[in-house]
Amino acid sequence: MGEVCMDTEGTSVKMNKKELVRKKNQTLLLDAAEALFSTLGYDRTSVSLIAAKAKVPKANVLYYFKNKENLYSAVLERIMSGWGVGLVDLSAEDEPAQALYQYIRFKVRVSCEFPAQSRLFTTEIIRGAPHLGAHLREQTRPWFRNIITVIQAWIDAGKIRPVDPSHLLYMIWSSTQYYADYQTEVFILENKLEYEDSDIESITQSISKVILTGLGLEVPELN
Amino acid sequence: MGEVCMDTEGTSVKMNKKELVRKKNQTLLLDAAEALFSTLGYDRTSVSLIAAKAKVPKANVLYYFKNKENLYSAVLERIMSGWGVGLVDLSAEDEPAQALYQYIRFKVRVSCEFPAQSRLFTTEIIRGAPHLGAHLREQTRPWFRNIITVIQAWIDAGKIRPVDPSHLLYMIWSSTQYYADYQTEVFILENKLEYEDSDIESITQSISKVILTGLGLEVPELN
DNA sequence: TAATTAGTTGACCATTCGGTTAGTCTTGCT
DNA sequence: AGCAAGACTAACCGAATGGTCAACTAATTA
Repeated sequence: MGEVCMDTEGTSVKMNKKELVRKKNQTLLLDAAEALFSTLGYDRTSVSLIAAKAKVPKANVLYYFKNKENLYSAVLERIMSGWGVGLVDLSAEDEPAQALYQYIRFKVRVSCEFPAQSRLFTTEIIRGAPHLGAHLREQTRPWFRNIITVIQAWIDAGKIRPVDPSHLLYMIWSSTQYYADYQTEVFILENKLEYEDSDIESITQSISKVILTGLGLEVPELN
Repeated sequence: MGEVCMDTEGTSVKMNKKELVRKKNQTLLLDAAEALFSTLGYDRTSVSLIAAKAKVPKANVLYYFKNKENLYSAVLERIMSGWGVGLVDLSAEDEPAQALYQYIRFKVRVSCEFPAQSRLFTTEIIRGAPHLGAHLREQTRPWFRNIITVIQAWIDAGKIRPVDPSHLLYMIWSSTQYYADYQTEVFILENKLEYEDSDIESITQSISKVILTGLGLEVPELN
C-alpha cells in the first residue's frame, strides 16, 4: 500500500514498508510514552512500563529512541508542535475584544479537555525547561515578541487601556492554564469530578469579563 | 540551657536534652529535605543526598522519619503551615480595593522571593495531591468557602461588579503564582536572570490594574 | 549505680532501572 | 537466489536506591 506523508523537508514521499513500520512504531511508542509521562511524570515512568503499554519488548523502545531522555524530548516536541496550530496569530488590525476573547476561549477549552498535556508542559518548565529551553528561545520568544508588539499597537491606538503587554499575556496564560494544572485542587474546592461544558463556558466568561473589562473592553456576544 | 518552645497543643514546655536534640535534628533534616525536594523534585532527591546535605548518616534520616514519603509529607505540611500566617483573612467589611490589592501584592512577593516553595506545592497538586489532599479538603476548603462568601457579599452590596467569586480567586492565585512556577519561561522571554524589586512592583501593578479595573475598582495609592 | 530507653551508625540487602550486547529474523535490492 | 541493511529481541549488567539490622553510645530514671 503506497502511502504518502510529509518528510522533514515538507516534500511528499512514498514510503516503503520499512519506513512505514518505523513511522507506525514511533507514533505507537510516542502515544504510550505521552500517556505515561503525563500521568506519572518522568521518573516514575520506566522504559519497561512504556514498552508494556505499547506491547513491544523493552529493547525495542531503546532501539527507536536512543534513550529515555530522548523519548521524553520527542514527546514534548510533538506536544509543542501540536499546540502550534491552535495558537491564534494576532495582528494589530484585529479587534482586541474579539481576538482576546477567542484566544481565552480556546485556551480554556484546551486546558479543560487536554489537561495531561498542559501538566506535562508545566512540569517541564518547573524543572527549568531542560529539554524545551531551546524551543522557548527560538520558537516561543519570537512569537511572544510579535504579540507584545500587537498589544502595544492596540494601546498606542487607544483601543485598550495601557497595560504592560507581557504581564497581560502572562495573566491570560496563567488563568487559563490553571484549570489544567490545578485541576485536583479545583475539583476539591468545587466538589466536582470533571469539567462539564457549562464549566468551560462559565470559566471563559469569568476570565474574559474581568480581563476585557480591565482593558476597557466589552465582552463580545457569542456567534 | 533550659529552652522553651511550643508543643503541638500550643502550651509551652521545658524540654530535656533528648527532646531538644530531637527537635534540632528534625528541623535540620526538614531544611535539607525542603531545599532538595524543591529543586530536584521527589524522585531525583535521594535519601542519601538529604543525609549528606544535613551532614548526618543516611540511617539517621530514616530513624527520624520512617521513610522517604513520610519526610516529604512533613516538608509539605511545614510549608503549608508557614503560608497560613500570610493568608490575609478578608471580611465583608473590608474595602475590596484595599483588601484585594494587598493580597495580590503579598502573593506576588512570595512567588518572586520564595519560588522554590511555590513550585514544590504546584508539583504536588499536579501529581494529584497524594499527600496534601486531606489538607486541601480540611484546611483550604473551609477557608476558601469563607472568602467566597465575602466576595459574594461585596457583589451583593454593589461594591464590585458581579463575577463568579471562585473564578476570581483562581485568577488571583494563578496570575501571581505564575511568576514562581514559570520563572524559567518568564526569564527567557524577558531576557532576565532574576526578579528585582522593580519587577515585583510592576507585576503587582499590572495584575492589580487589570483585575481591580475589571471589578470596577480603582487601584489604591501606595502608603 | 544499675537498668532502661532513646539516639547513632556502618554494613548490608533486595529491587528496580536504564542501557548494552550479541545474535536472530525480515525486508529490499541486485 | 543471495546478500547487505535494518528491524527485532532475550538475556544480561552495573549502578543507584530505599530500607533494614545489629551493634554501640549517651541520656534519663528508679
